[in-house]
Amino acid sequence: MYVGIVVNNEATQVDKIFTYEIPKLLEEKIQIGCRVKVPFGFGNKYLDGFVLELYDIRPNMTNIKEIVRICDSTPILRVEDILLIKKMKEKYLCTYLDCIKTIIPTGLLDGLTNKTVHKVSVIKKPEGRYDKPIYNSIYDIIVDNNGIYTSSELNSKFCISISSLGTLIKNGFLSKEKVIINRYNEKTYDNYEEKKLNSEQASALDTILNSSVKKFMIHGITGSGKTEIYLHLVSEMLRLEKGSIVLVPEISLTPQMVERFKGRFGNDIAVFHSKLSEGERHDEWFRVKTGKVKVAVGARSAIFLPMKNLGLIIIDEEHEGSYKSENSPKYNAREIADFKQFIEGAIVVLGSATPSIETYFNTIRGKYNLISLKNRADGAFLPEVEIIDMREELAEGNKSMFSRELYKELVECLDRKEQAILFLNRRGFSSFVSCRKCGYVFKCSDCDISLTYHSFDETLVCHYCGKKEKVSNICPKCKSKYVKFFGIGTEKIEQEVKRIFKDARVLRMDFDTTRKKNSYEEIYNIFKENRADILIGTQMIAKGLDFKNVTLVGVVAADISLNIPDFRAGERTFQLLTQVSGRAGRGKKPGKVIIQTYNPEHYSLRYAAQNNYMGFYEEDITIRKNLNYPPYSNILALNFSSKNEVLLIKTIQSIGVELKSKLKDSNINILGPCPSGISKIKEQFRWQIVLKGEINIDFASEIKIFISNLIKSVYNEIRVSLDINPNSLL
DNA sequence: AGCACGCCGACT
DNA sequence: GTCGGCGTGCTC
Repeated sequence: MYVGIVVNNEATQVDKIFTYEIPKLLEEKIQIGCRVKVPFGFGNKYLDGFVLELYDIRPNMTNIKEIVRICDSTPILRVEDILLIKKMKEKYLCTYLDCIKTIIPTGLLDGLTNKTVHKVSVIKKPEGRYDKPIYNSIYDIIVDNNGIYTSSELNSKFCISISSLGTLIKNGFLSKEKVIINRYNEKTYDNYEEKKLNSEQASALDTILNSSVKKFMIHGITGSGKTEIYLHLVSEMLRLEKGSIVLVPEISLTPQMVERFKGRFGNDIAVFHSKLSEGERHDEWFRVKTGKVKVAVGARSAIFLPMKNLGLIIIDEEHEGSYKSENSPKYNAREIADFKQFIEGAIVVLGSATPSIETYFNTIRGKYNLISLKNRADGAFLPEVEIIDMREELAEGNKSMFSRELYKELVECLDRKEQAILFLNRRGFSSFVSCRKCGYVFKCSDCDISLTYHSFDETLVCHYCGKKEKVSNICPKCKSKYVKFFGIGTEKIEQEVKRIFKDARVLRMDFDTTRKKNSYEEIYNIFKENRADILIGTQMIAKGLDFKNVTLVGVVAADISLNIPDFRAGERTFQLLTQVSGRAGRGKKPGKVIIQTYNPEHYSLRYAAQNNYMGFYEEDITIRKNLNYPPYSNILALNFSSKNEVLLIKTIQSIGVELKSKLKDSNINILGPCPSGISKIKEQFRWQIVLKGEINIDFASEIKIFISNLIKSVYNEIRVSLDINPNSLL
């Protein structure tokens, strides 16, 4: 017998299936998906290999080596996983090994296994010469704590001598048994009562469970009770003895979500996210793999959990950027869900209040079955949203970061002893230039993308096409001199709030204050228990959080996300504003949302204020069509990085020329070469070339080969990575 | 990625 | 005549 295996070696040159022979002795045991040890290369160094294929007849080749041994008692990859790996390799232009390492806990390859301890339990009462008070008293203690403690625990808890224990074990009165320790969190939660579904929710549930199609998009306004539908779907799957995978964005994998699922289904669900240790990750994976749990809740990577008899995949907040991986394989969990639906036949349910433009486009074209939820589940009203024109505030002499209206509402909110959220929709860097008087923003005429300010040479640069302009001090539209670049942070708001509202208890939640493992939960609990009045934060407070006493939400500067140099800036802003608005008035009290901006006419703000998704979609999709952005085209980003800036620029310029001549007769647009939005990360300079047009897998793969041939001579100095339809081009 | 092979200049 | 520089090519 022969097998096709992939070896655990990162080099792209050995990213292929190698044929090995199975020794007669192992023929019975070998299975597809097994991890094996094989001799590899000239030195016959032993490497891990993964069996992806089995062959009965000897392939036509010489020099076939034999595998040495099989590593695990059961295969670590299932047949379904291998189909998925092959599909991913093709789609994401990555190596087999990248895929394998993404779908199994990598600790497994470093020899990580279940953690075990030896616990002491009773066999029989001491007799003969061991029937003595000292042994009998030890025996009695063990009877009361049968199989609970290890020898050393018994020693420290009950002062039992280790040597006496040893004697009893040696003579067959007690035994030591190997017990697997669970490294996952076993904290128990209060029961989360099943809620009765309203008619809209009930009909959604019925449609999903009883139609012949298998893919659904639930478009439900914030507070329409999507989570309760998810919980009911999972219950139904449990009744049918099928498994469920529930994905939530990393950022909203809040204690609250876990609380609801564990509160409803108990500890028999796996929780999977990026902050788990290798050990915890392994144990949760193992519980799924062995069928001990039938429900998994987790962030992006949980999509790969090897659930037995998978019946349901839920992707909540489907539009979230965190479903796309930034590392190779650069997959999107939505696409993996599609593959899994094809391979394992599960129902796929996407849910969002603000579906991504791509998904809604696909829904309209019939790829997903649309389910709309138009009412808030608890009958609460959507908050009143008001857009404040900061240009007017300036004209009337208010130069502070708070408009008079927001100030007034904050005062009243504090008086009523209710809570407020101040939201800053900042995403990483953004340094656009705008006019404070009329709201004009400097944009690229070709790409409709905000130009980025570069202070060292005082220029404005387009990150898509590389076009440069000298910065002007006078606004081209209103000729005023209030041209400034925009910069504001959460700390600055915090200072300002503390200065103005001296008695208010202020909390800040952003990347800096949530770095420690449980800090998120701490801040969340302080605010939930009403021990703070104002919560200031970035997008991490925009979603999922359910605080009944919040009646005011202030968006301090909507312009920040509106002017990120990305064609999705409008979409992101609409999503963020809709979500953050949903934080207000979730209890019985009515809520109010105030959005401050220098650009009140912008369609993203207008439609967000009206809570009009369809209006927004129509306008945004028209822009996409006119400028040929996805979903009307695909984008292939070629990212180059190197420590050697001179070499990088020289190389990428010549690659640009080669690509232009190669693609001159096609209808593919070439943008760049130009420096990436973040032009230097960890000593590495970054440049990119962006291709836009009808790009399919074959074309992307052809480009990949073309580029790797061009950089062959400098391959150890310049790294290239390809990303199809990246989240952003920063 | 490693590792071996191979072809060229410097050295005991 | 041989030691070692690294450019090239292969790994079942």
